[in-house]
Amino acid sequence: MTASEKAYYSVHPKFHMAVDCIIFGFEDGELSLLLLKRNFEPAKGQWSLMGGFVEEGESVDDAARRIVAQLTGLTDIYMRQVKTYGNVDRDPGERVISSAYYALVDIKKYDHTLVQAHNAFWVKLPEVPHLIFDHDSMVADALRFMQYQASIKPVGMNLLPEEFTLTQLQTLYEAIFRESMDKRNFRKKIASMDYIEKTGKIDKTLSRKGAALYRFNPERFKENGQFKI
Amino acid sequence: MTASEKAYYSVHPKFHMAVDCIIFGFEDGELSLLLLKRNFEPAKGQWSLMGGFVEEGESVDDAARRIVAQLTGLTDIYMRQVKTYGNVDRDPGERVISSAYYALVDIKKYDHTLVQAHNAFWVKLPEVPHLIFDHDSMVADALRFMQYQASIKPVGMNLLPEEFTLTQLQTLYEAIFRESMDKRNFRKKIASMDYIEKTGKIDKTLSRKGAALYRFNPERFKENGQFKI
DNA sequence: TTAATAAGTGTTCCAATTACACTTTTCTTT
DNA sequence: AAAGAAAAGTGTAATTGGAACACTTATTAA
Repeated sequence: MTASEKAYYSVHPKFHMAVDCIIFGFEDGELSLLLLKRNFEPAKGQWSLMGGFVEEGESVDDAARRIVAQLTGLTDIYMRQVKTYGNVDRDPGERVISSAYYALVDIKKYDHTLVQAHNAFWVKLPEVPHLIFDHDSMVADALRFMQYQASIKPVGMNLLPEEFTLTQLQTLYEAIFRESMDKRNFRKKIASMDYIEKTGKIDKTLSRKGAALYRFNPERFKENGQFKI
Repeated sequence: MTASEKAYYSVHPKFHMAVDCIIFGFEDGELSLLLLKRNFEPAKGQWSLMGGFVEEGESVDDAARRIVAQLTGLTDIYMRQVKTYGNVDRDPGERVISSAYYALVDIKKYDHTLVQAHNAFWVKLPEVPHLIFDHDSMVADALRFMQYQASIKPVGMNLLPEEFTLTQLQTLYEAIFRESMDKRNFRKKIASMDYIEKTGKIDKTLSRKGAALYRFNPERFKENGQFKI
């Protein structure tokens, strides 16, 4: 790099860069968020999203993955960037620019020890308390974006176990869109998606009759898949 | 701020923060982008988006507005954040994190002197050359996002003069979605939007018969407006 | 054996979208 | 003054996709 090139960058300020993660789970027919009841400064005692700073040599996407893994122990999680929040005073401590990411996790699979260590809790969406800084906006934006994504791409299944019943799948989408759906119409739609396939197994934990278990087949979807719900 | 709070921030690195702007215009039935043929380092001689660094005391949104104003002289422009690009090596000179914003401008109204001074040119979308760094991805993402926004909100009019004919409006949407539309169906749809109102004036520049001029009424839209195209 | 519980299954109706072609107005040219 | 050119403007029928709707089946527990 030449001297003039170096000057091109160095005359400009640098900023702390953070990520904040909106971690969605699904349980008892409701979406939940994994939130911290902060037992550390700043804003000790208040509720917040799980967040952290981007480190040297780490991409912002990688930072988001690291932050989710730190709290849940989970890697290979479905995550999407929501938006970057760059208001000067958004963090009252010092200037920090933050990118929000949402994550969809199977609520049965997280590392309980890590979550406890961070003093984190799953909170059902309707009961989410006021969060610090601009985290309320982040949650609102993430929810909206996730709903849109879930309506055009088969990403909702990331909130379910590998194998799921159609009843589970329907209650999931009812929770995502906060509206009840017609069972027959819903099943008709799913039946038209050949990438949601029967495993042949039957789940008898929820009904005497037993319900067929399905699984999402990503290869089949990549080939010719359409999704709209 | 206490010492421990200060430490909370200061152990973490800081980064250059930039914005890059995808500036859309509309002319001759085609979308265009305002691009720089760089006559300065780095990447002198190559094509790029208009960009710049976020400065101290300036929000990221404000930086984006400033950058667009610097090039076009235009303020109060419709702009939306697209996405933040945070790969470590995205700028080969030094690490820079960049938020992309798209802007919709009336291509008749920009400041020609400023544009010339920056060696910038309007390039029709199908003829956009390869751009530096990850700017090609930024353009692709911005176009997709803009198309989505334009399909659910009446933002396309930002690319037209205050007053426009229905033929202009239709060719605009045909350019945005890269598909031809049926004239009668299109006009039927627009007629159902009472916030797109006749001005009473007639434009005779494009036809012997003359075409009615319309205008977007934002107040009417706010009240009860629905938009879907 | 029967009572309880969730799983599973088709058809009709309605609304929204799509397809489709000619007339009108005005100016220019001859 | 008549004819031709060019874009503006206008309505209906057909199709499609989405919405509404209720009973039967399988199984286990009482």
